[in-house]
Amino acid sequence: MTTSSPATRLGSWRGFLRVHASLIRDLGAELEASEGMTISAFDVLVQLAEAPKQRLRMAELADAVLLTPSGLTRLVDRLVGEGLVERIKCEDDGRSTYAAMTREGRRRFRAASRRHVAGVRTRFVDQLTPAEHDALDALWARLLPQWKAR
Amino acid sequence: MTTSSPATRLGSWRGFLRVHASLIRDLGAELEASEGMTISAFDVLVQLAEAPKQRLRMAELADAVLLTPSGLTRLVDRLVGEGLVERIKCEDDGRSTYAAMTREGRRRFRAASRRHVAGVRTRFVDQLTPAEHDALDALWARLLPQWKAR
DNA sequence: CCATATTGCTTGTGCACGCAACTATTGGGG
DNA sequence: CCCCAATAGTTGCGTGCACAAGCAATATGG
Repeated sequence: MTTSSPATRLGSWRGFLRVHASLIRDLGAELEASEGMTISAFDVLVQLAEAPKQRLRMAELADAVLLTPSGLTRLVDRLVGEGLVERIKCEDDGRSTYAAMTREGRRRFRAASRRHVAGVRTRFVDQLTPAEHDALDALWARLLPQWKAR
Repeated sequence: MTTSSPATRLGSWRGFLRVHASLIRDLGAELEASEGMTISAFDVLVQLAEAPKQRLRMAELADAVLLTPSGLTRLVDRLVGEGLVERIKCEDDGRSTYAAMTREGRRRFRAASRRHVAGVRTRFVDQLTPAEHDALDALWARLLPQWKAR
C-alpha cells in the first residue's frame, strides 16, 4: 500500500496488492482443503508438467517458481516425501539434479489442476473481457521485460 | 501459476502472479535497504497516517493490512520496539487497544514514503496510461466487491 | 596436472505469519 | 445484580521462506 490522494493514481497499485492478497488467500485455502496441496507445490507441478520429459534442474525450477534455491530444496523435499516428485541425478553434470514428476505426481496434479483452474477462472479469468485480457497481457509484458507470455 | 495453452486465457493470471512476486521482491528489498523497513511495516504506517488522529484499533488495522490478529500483534510489537508506534488503551472499551503512530513514526514514514512511492511509480504507476489506470480501477472493483477504491 | 575459482545444491539458523487456545472485558437476559 | 455468550487482543506452536555458510563436482590457468 501507499499514500494516495485521488490524483496520484496510486489506487491501481493498492488495488493490485489487495486483489492479489485476497485471491491468493482464497485460492490457497481452497486448494489446501480440497487437495491438501499448497499453491507453491502446485506451481512446481505446473512447471514440471510443462517441461520436456516432465523434469527440470533444480536451478531452472527455482527460477521458474520464483523461489531461492534453498526454498526450492525444502519444497521439493516435501513433494518427494509425498511421492509426487523424485530427484534424479543429472548424468552430464554431477553437480546438478533433476526434479521429475512421478506418476502419482501427474495424477495428483491433474486432479488439483481441475479444481484450482476452475477457481482461478471464476475469480479472475472469467471476470475479464477479451479486451481486458489483451490489455493485461500487454501490460505484464511491459512491466516484466524478461517475461515471456505463453 | 496454472496450465495455459494459449487459448485458455490463463496467461493474464500467470502474468499477474509473476508481476506481483517480482515487484514485491524488488520494492521490499529497496525499502529494506534504504529505510530498514519491511513492506508490511510500511503498510501499517500508511493506514495509521491516513486514519483520524493517526490511530486505529488493532482489529481495524488487521483488517486494513490483511493480516490475522495474531500476525498484527507481532508486527505492532516490532514497530513499538522501534518506537514508530505506541499502544494506547481504548477508554470506552477496555478490551480494545489503539495502535497509534508516534512522532518518530511519522518522521520515518515520511522518509520511507518518499522513496517507496518513487519506486512504485517508476516500476508500476508511470508505466500505465491513464486509460489503463481507469481500466484497472474498474477491474479491481469488480474482482473485490468489498473494495472501496480511493 | 595441480591449485584455485565457480557452479549446483543442501544445511544451519532466524524471522514472519497463521491457527488454535487462552485471558480480559463487555453487554445482555434471567 | 449475576451469569454467560460474544468480542478484542495475546500467546504457544508449527510451517514456509530467505540468507549465509558448507560440500561436492566441474571449469580454468599456470
